[in-house]
Amino acid sequence: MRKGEATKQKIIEQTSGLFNTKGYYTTTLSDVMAATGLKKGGIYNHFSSKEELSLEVFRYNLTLLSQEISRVLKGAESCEEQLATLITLGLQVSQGTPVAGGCPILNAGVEADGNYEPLKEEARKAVKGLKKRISSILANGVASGEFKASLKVDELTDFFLSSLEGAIFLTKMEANNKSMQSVIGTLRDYIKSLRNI
Amino acid sequence: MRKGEATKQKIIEQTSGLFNTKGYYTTTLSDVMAATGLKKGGIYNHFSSKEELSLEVFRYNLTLLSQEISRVLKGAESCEEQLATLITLGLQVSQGTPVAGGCPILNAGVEADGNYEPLKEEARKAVKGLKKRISSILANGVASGEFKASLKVDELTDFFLSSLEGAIFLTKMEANNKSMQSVIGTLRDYIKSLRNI
DNA sequence: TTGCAAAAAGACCGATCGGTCTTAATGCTG
DNA sequence: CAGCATTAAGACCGATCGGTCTTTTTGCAA
Repeated sequence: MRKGEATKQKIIEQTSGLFNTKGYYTTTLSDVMAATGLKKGGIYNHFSSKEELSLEVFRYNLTLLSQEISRVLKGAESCEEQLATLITLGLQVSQGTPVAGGCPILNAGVEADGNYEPLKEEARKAVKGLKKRISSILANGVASGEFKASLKVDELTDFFLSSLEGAIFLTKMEANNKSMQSVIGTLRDYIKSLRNI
Repeated sequence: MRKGEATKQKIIEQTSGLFNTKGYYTTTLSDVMAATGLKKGGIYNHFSSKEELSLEVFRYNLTLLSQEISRVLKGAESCEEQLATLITLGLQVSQGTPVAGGCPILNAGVEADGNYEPLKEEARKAVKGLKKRISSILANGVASGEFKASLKVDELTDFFLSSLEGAIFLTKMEANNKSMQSVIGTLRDYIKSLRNI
């Protein structure tokens, strides 16, 4: 049983970037076989279906993202710094860190829409989680007096996340980081304007 | 030849929402047959491959979007109004107007990435086109003195488009328009701050 | 109305899909 | 090191994929 669990984890890790790049629905078992070096028997010994595998890979990619968020947030002190840190993370994500292919939530969410309800539901929950992290930073900033009391937390959370996900998408479309840099700059300035006097 | 052209156009129109909802790569010929009521012979008589059909459908959906943009922009006088109009269009798009499934550029761009290079190239060009429309509004506003001269046109264009596409994505993930409404409100306020005194 | 060309039908094709199952190899344990 | 359980291999399966081609139907024009 020991080796089995290790192999299962290895399959997930070795196909993490593959699913996020080529698509959770579109990636085939042949792709998985090529990426892992295993044959069907070795894969189906650990997963009951391709759908199960793709969902587990998505969850894995999500934890990679979540851990990265936690990691970078630790280095930030003020709420403004925390938000600036998240913005910078957007650039990292669009460049393939922590997972190749960009934001897994964006990729899975768009791809699953109208195609693959269980995955879309996972993406939905992930959006909720991201929003919670952002809104709690904003709420903390308001509570501590760092941000204006008039700041509308929920509204700003949506705006913040939209800008970042949109920038990640535009960066995916272009060969350079220009759009991302624009959003980073504009969003940083905007956040400054939220300071309490 | 007369009837042939009409049928071809009909196929494109009848599968417009299908491709944009289920995916340009993922939609199968069986889906197309079901949506049009035609059999394979009737479809391949007008298109040489599924790839060609999906590309033509994407271009069609793009012209629907482009025409809608032109239509709503006509009703706006000032540059600020034009931008506000575009923002509102984002809500329409996420609600399935002019094409079911949301923004075709977002859908095709994400789906085609790592999967379907010709379609990604089309999406790339579409992003370029959208940016041009937005930046020309901003540039006009600066030239006429309506907007601050210090306004950075290209940077703001990226920011504007990112926010909108991101909001369309978030709206796709949620059952309601809350995120879109947040972005509409925040972006409108932000645009007001661009006024020349 | 007849005849020809365009259009649509649908049988057919090989390839590949996800998935199963038997067999062989491997690894752990007594 | 013997034996059993886990793990991986790979042949095999039906379904479906995109695409082709022959046949039938349809529509237009002389």
